[in-house]
Amino acid sequence: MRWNDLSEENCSLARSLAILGDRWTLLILRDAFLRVRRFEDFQTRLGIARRVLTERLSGLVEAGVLEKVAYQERPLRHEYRLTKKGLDLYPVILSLVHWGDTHYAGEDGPPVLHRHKSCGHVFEPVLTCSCCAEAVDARAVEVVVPEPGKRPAGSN
Amino acid sequence: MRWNDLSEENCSLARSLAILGDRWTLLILRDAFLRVRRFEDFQTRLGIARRVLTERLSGLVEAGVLEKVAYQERPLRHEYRLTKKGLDLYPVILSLVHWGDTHYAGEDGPPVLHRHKSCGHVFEPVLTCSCCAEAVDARAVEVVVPEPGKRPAGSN
DNA sequence: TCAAGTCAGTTCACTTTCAAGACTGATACA
DNA sequence: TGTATCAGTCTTGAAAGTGAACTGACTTGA
Repeated sequence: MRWNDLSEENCSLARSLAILGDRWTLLILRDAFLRVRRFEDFQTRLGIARRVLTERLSGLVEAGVLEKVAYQERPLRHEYRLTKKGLDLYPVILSLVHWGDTHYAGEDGPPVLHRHKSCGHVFEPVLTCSCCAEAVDARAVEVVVPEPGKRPAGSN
Repeated sequence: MRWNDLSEENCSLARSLAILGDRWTLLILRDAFLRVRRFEDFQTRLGIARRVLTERLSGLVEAGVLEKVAYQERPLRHEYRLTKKGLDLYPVILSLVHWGDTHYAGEDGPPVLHRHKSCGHVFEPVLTCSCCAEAVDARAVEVVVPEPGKRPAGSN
């Protein structure tokens, strides 16, 4: 299968990965969540080849994950900011970070901690059910293929 | 930066991506969560090049995400199963699926729904704070670099 | 006014990885 | 004996990535 065919698969994971599933994109987005916004800053922080960075950034803009905003004229310069769609990726990033923390943290614990501003505490992300608020894991979930005509607009 | 240097970065996301961050691995794991276990089944379902599949599966085994278990002798045949470490990736997969559902579902809604067995309802995954159980998003979180000596064993 | 610096790319010459399909070897089944 | 299954390996051309130098539109400082 070619990579570009992935976005045509009828699978939400495949469609997400068509945008995010290469070696650099999620690292770029990690930095974007850390408020990195400029080409040169991404490049120095990541050590990514400039051509690849150009391609990834414009791919993300095209996908609506980042937007290119002029921050000065003369010379015209742009920066890349997360859109709403990009901000929606936070659970993905945080889950990945948490998995890394759990399985690869050394003796001194994870490299960074996350503090929840509204309650003030350092926390770990927990994935829960929107319906009963319990934590969910793989074994607690069943996949349901919806009937074609029936739109699950209200979600339950 | 070379790809192999990534696992030496002091960043949990980079370390996670050193294992998961290529074009195929998360798709392989999606199928693993759908109880696909055999080489031939992965290959047919994904349309992945056989050599790449071989490499990815053995990489995942080496990383401890999958384990290779003999399911018959004569001829000796193995299957690949998610380990605990692999099952821990469920939030990552589910978050990616949910992002795809949110932004790429067509008129008929997302291609599959998820039912929480214990409450019986179709649900959406919500990332919450382990401390106050509120939903968290990017703006509600502050990154804290822990002091070197101080181990955050108790987590808050 | 001239040199140096900044920023956001582009170009080029390579190296690495991937895709597609044929092939292999152990065994079962008819 | 011939075909099928399974889990790979091998080969070859195509695609993507790497690193370093280069470009162009400015700004800054001497």
